[in-house]
Amino acid sequence: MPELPEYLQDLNPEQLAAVRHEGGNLLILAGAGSGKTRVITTKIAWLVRERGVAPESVLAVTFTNKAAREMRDRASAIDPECARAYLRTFHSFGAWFLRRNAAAAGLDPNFTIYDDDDSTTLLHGTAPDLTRAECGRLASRIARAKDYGLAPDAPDLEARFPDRNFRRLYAGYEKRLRETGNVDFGDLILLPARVLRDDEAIRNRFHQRFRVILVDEYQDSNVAQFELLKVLAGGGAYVCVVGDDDQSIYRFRGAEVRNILEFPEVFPGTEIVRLERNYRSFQSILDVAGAVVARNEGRLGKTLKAVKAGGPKAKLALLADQDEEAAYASRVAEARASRTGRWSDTAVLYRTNAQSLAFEHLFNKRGIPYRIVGSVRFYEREEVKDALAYLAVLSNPRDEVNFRRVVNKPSRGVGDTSVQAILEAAYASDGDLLSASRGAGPLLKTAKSRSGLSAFVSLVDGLRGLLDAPGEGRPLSGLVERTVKDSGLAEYHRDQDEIAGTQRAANLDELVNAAADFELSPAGLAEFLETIELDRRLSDQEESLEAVTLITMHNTKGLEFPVVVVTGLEQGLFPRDDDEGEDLEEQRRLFYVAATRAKEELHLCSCRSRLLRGRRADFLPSRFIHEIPPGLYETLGGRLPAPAPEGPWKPGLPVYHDDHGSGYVIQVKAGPPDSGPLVFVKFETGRVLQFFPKFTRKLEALK
DNA sequence: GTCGCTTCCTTTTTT
DNA sequence: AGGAAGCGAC
Repeated sequence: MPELPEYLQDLNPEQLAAVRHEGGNLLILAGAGSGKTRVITTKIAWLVRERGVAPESVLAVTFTNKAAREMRDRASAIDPECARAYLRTFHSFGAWFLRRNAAAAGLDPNFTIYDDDDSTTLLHGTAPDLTRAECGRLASRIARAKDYGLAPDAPDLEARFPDRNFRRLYAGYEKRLRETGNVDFGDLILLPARVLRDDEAIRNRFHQRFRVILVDEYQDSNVAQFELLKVLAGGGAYVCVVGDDDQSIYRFRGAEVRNILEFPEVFPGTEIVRLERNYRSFQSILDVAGAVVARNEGRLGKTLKAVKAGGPKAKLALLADQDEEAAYASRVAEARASRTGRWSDTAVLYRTNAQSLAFEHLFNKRGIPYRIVGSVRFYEREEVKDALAYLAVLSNPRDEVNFRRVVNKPSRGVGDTSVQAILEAAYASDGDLLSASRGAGPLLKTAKSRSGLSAFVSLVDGLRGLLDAPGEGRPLSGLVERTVKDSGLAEYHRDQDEIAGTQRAANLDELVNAAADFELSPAGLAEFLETIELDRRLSDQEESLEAVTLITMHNTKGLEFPVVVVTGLEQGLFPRDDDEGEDLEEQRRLFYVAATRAKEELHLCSCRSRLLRGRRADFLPSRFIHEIPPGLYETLGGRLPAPAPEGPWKPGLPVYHDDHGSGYVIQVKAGPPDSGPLVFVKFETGRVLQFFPKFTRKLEALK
């Protein structure tokens, strides 16, 4: 038997089989920490080196930019040729496709990408009688519809979105969005799939271009992405997907585990390889994670076995409130850092971004360096979005959302009435808001609005001139700087900073710096805006920072840390009280993901009370804690309170309340002494209220 | 049209 | 707690 090339020698038999598989299609079921990234990157290298596959014909799709970068780095470390393979997120692949085929998709080639907030604004423009909050909820349902591949004219739209008006509002939004020439996130998947289906020439070109398609984190792909994959692979490409049904945590965003289950049917000749050896965690950690996820009914089921047997038991810390929780986390991080000298060994995980606050406060106080992943993003700050909005209008003058945002910011006396008149004029012609603004003088009622608008027009024209001036190799930062200055944003925020003690002007400077790597040209500008929209990190340095990581559980996908502190394990927070069925199972998977990030130490924290939206609320430990066999962890800080007290009041019990109507009990807690149990009821109205049955006659148990 | 005050309502989770 | 909508005064 010939000796294996060096880069294949350390693979276990299953990994090797996955790497060397060819012919039909391949589904890799890869448990947490089983080396799936290694398998994918090695497979790319193997195809290029051993099978003569051109790297350009390999497309590898991931879900996050971080994962895409890591994959590129690791593949090119094996073979530099691999750097020419096409590694991207689904969304950036879609954007790349649409820039090159803008006309076929009915878009402006310099389109910008609307985020959720922009979509809400656009929708608000088409449905002014709804509140902004309602538009926000509606916008997220439209986004969901797109995740499912449902256009406004889809026959089965009502099946999933029964709301009477939904189709009409969705159609109105879509029409307006097409008029702007821009796209939202969902379009980055939907439109490429549509173009490929409808245009034979483009389809053939892409079928010839990509002969191998790899998809990472396949369990979190949605229906639209599955459709895109199918049409991309339709020319006989080799398809290999990697996923873990136990780590599917984006169902709320339209992810479909069925994509895994049905893969072998849709892609005939599929072989399945299972990777069940875990190289990351001690067995003691896998036992805890596995105990919770094992309660789920809808799973393929697999047994993950740790290469590192044994290991210290997980610690369960029962704490008074979020301040004690932060103190506990800081002790864990300090103990670790004093042993290894590395703050970066420790990560603190939480369910919602708002929970980071207590940790930030205390870490600041104790001088513990930390970095927050996600949360309040730089590019979502108001001043930064304003500056970007000017640039977006330069890039695409039909961009209604960003035009609205900046035409009167800082205020120039151009109010709602004037904006409405300009929009109507624009939509009556070609939709170009800048040319509509130039001719809008007679439409405006006051002298102030006329002079304000003309100031805006000459501002934008000046910037446009800079953008269109010929000249190679100048950096885009010059344009961004001029934009920030000439618009008056810089001055406005400098003044505000003095009053409020903020540092918004500095953020604007930062934005100017970020543009230094891009070229001053319309294409360079579009690229800059796209990079920001799809990859919202400020810089690379934050990843290598020597600091404790504060991060949501969702954001930890694909990461690992020697020490992991999972916080907020309280019933009502994680899982939420209204989680049941599939929602509850998704939360168990989220717990599984969180716990399996830990290599050496796993800490679980549960607070008895916590500040929530400005109010103090009492909690019992999460049901997930009760789902772990007590022998698998060590309890610190007191006794585990018993689960909800027994009695006539039990979760699930139907009830009737004189004032609130019918509902059912979702939770029962021990109340203060002599007050009897505290009962949480969810009513048909959707409200959740709590009662002491001992003190009220209005609440009645049915049946 | 703008500014500032009051009230109400909220949020999981993210490309 | 903090932000957004709604309202009244300039």
